Amino acid sequence: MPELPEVETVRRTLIEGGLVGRRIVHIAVLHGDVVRHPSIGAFVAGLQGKRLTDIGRRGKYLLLEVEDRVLVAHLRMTGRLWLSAPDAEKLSHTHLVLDLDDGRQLRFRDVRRFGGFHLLEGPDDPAAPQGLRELGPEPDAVTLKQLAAACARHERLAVKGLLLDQRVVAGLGNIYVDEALHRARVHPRTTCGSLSSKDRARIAVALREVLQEALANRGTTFLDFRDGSGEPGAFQEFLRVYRREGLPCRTCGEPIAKTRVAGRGTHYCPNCQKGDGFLSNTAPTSTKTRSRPAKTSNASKPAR
DNA sequence: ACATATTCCTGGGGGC
DNA sequence: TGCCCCCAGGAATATG
Repeated sequence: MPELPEVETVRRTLIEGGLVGRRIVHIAVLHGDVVRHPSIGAFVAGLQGKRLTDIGRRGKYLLLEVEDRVLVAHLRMTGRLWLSAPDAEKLSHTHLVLDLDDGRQLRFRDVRRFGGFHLLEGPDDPAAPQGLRELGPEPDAVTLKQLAAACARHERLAVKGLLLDQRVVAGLGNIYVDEALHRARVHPRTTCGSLSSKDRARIAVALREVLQEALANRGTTFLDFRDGSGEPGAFQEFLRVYRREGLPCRTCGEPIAKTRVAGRGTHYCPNCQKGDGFLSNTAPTSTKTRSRPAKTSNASKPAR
């Protein structure tokens, strides 16, 4: 799943591949679903003949600047955006192909079709996706004060849920939240209201460290992720908890556990991440049972 | 107002 | 071997 390090790797590799400066000479929309705004006709007309002037990123959004427009791309789960030779085999689920003036193509492929594009008049276009308009600070810019305020607003929310909220911090997804909480030695189910300022500080440091290391390794590839030149990342080799259920913790040797937090598969070390700020539901759900977390009828009284 | 469930979508994998 | 069902999850939307 492309998260911040993956999207940034795509951005850098597209730049390294020489996308900036190229002119779009033809647009083929092969599956209209991925054009989210405006209409397909206006989308094609707005890109036709335009030169790419810069490539930016905010959170998990890729911002392809084309003269008087910004093409906003989100890869979601399985999206790939890469520079391709025109005669390269056309992979299935290729939904958008931009022909460039140097003969190459910028292709978008997305098996699940969750990803898509918004062509905007500018950065303040009200048609921008809600997620982009409400995006919080980048992880390397978020302050401890901001984290503390967010925790105060969501006292009863599991910290994992807070970090996945793009309005709080931009760019984190399931992989890097699990990895950061392990490094910070905080149990993912810990409620935000019970985090100490030291916990929050360790989380802030862990976020920066894990994202930096992931970026240095060009992102994490399990199946789908490829960079702007079609190459996979390498950070999966260095993950400490994500998708390591049952394998020894790289810090203490304890088997990594898997459970469900904030609706997501969640990996953690029961020894390194002993939470105490949450209802004692530490039973790792075996992945083979379809155990919906039995609705815990609350006994806790409203705090306020 | 806040927290959680559902929805979208498809390929892959487990179970039998 | 083959089928069936579950599972993955980002973000919008619906429900509690």
